[in-house]
Amino acid sequence: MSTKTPVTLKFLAQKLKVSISTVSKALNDYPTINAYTKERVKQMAAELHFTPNKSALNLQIQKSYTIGIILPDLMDHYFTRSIFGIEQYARQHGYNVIIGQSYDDLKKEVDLANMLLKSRIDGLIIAISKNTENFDHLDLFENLGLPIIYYGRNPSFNLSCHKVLSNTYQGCYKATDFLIKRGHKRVAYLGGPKMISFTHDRFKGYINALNDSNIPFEASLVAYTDFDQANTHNAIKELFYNRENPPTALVAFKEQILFDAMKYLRSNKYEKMDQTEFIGFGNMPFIRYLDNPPLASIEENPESMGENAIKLLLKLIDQKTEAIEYQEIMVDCELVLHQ
Amino acid sequence: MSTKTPVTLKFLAQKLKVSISTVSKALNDYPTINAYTKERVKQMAAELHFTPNKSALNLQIQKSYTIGIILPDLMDHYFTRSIFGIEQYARQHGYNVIIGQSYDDLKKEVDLANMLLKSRIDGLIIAISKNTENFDHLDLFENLGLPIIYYGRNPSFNLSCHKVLSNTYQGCYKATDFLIKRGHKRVAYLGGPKMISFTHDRFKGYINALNDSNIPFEASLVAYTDFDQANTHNAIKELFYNRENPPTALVAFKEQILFDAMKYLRSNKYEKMDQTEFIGFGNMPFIRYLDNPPLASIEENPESMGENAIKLLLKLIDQKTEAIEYQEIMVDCELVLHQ
DNA sequence: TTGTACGCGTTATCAT
DNA sequence: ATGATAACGCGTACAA
Repeated sequence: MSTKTPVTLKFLAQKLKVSISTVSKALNDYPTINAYTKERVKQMAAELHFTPNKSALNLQIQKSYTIGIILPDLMDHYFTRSIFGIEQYARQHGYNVIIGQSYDDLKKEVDLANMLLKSRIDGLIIAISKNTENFDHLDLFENLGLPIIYYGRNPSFNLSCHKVLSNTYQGCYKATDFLIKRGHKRVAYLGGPKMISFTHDRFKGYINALNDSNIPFEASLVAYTDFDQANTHNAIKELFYNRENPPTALVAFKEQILFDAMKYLRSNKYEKMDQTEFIGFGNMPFIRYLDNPPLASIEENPESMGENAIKLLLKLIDQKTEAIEYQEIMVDCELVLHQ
Repeated sequence: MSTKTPVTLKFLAQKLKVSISTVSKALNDYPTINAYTKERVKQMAAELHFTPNKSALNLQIQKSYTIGIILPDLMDHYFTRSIFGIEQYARQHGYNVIIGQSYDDLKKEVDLANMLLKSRIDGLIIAISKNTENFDHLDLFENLGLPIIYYGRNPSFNLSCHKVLSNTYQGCYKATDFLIKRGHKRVAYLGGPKMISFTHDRFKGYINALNDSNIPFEASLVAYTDFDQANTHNAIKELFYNRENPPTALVAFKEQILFDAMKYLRSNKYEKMDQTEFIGFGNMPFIRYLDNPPLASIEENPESMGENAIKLLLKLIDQKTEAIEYQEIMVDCELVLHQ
C-alpha cells in the first residue's frame, strides 16, 4: 500500500512469468499470440489497471499525438468557443490538446511556445498576442517541420503562413447592408484599435455595403476606440452629440464596446435611442439577460473556425510530403436577430 | 531543408565530435566539464535550437512535472477564473498544466481521466461533472498514489478526499445579513437545483442570518429553480405575485438565474421593482453593461480557490510521506457593490 | 507460439 | 576532463 510499484509491461511480465514482448503483443492483439495467453495477460492488465506510458510511446514512435493551442485569454468567449471545435475533431482523430493562455503577453507566449516545443507537440494552433510582432519563437516550429496554423487573429507581419480567420469583412458588409435594407440612410461604424487589422477589414465591409447601395460615405459617421470605457464614451459623443444629423444605426467592432456605448447613451437619456438600431460582433450568450438587447449580432462562428484550423493542421501533419501552399481560410459570419 | 534530423544530444555530440554524456553534462553545467568545451557545446546547442525532449526526461525521472485539471466548462467564468490561480502558482513551481473539459458529461470525464493517466500526470485537480456519482475512474489515481483535489464542486458521495470549495454558506449569510442591515424584513431566497449541495449550504447561510437578526423564517419566501428560464419564471411568480406581502429583497443561487428573474420582473412591469434589491452569486464581468445592475454580487474568489487547490496539491506531491489527513479548505466569499 | 535484442532521448554511475 | 554504459517503458524485427 505504501511504496507503489508502477504497473509496466515488465511488471506484468514478471507476475505472469512470460516475456515483456509477449505481454506487449498480447495487449496489442498480435495474431501470433496464443488465445489463452492473451486472455491471461489482458485479465491481469485490467486487474492492475495497466495503462501504457505516453512518454515511452512518444519517445518510441517519435510523435506525441498532441497538438498545442496558444490563445490570449479563455475569458474571451470567442476563443473558448473555438476550442470546442478544435477539441471535438482532434479527439476523434486520436489527438490530444494542450491549451495555453498568453494573457496577451508576448513573454508568456514565448514561454508557452518553448514549453510546447519541449513537449514535442505535432503541430500548433495559435491566436497571437496583440504584441506579437517578432515571430522567432514560432518560426522554430516551422524550422523543425512542425506546422502552425495562425487563427482568430491576423498576423499581418508574418505573411507566409497558414491562416484561419473569421471573415470579418463579410460580416460587417452583411450587418451594414442589413441596416440599409431596413431603411437606414445614416449608418455609423465604431471601429476598434487601429493596430488590429480586423478594424480595417470591417471598415472595408462597411464602406462597400454603403457603396453598393449608393449611399455616400460620410467621415463623421466613423469613429475609433479600444477596450477602454472612457475612449468609447468619447467616440460615442463624437458620433451622436452636437450635430444636426446623428446616425440612426451603428455597427460596432465588438459587443463589449457596443454595450458600453449603448449603456452610455441610455444613461444619458439620448433622446432618439428608441429609433436607433445597433449591431455588434460577438453574439455573447448573456445578451438574453439584457432588458434592451441590440437589434442583432454578427456571429463569427468561432467553433467552425477552430474546426477549420484543426482540419488543416491534421492534414499538414499527416502529409509528410513537401509543405503545401500556404492556405488562407475565411469563415463566414452570420447575422443573428435578437428582437 | 526537407528531411529534418531531430536535434538531440546525440546529434550535437556527432557534430562536435564529443560523447553524448559530455554534451549532456555541459548543458547542465556540470563542474567537471572544461569551460571551453561547455562554451562550444552551449553555442552549438543554441544555434541549432536544441530543447530537451520532455518525454525522454519524464521517462527517466519518473515524473512529468505536469498536473491535470478537469472541469465542466470553460464558458463558465467561475472555472476559467480558477485556472488563472492554478496556472500562476504551478508555473512558478516548475509545473505545467493540462486542462480538459468534461462538458458536464460523465463519459467525457472518464475519457479525460484515462488520458491524463496515460500522460502520467503528477496530480489532478477536478471539478466533477454533475453526473459523477461513481468515482472508479478517479480512485485509480489515488491507488497509484497520485493525489487528487476536488474543487469547485462538492463530491458529496465521495467523503474521504481533499476538497477546496467556495464558502457558499458564509457568502449567503453575508448577503442576507447585508440586506437585513439595509432594513429589509422580507428577504427571499431563490435556490438552485436541489441535487446540488451548494443549494442547501446557501440556504443554511440564509436562514442563519435571519435567525441571528431574529427575523422569523417564512417558507413562502423560498423557492427553487434550475438553469431553465421557464422554471425560474415560475419560481419568481410564486415569490412575487398573488400575495399581500412580496419580498423586498432577493438572494439568488447564481447570477444567470438572477438575471433571468430580474428581466422577467422588469418586462412584466413589476410595480415595486425600484424598491426591491437583488444579490446573486457570481460577480460576472458583464454586469458593468447592465442598465439596472443588481445591488451587489457575492464574489466567490475562484482564483483564490484555484490557488488553494494547487498549493495543497503540490504539497501532497512533494510530501512523499504517508498520505496526510484529508483536508477541506473553504474560500471565503466577499460582497461586491454595484450601485 | 514465445523470447531476445535494439532503439527512441536523457541522466547518472562508473570507468578511463 | 571525458567517455562508455545502464536504465526509464514501449514496440517490433528477428531469432528460436
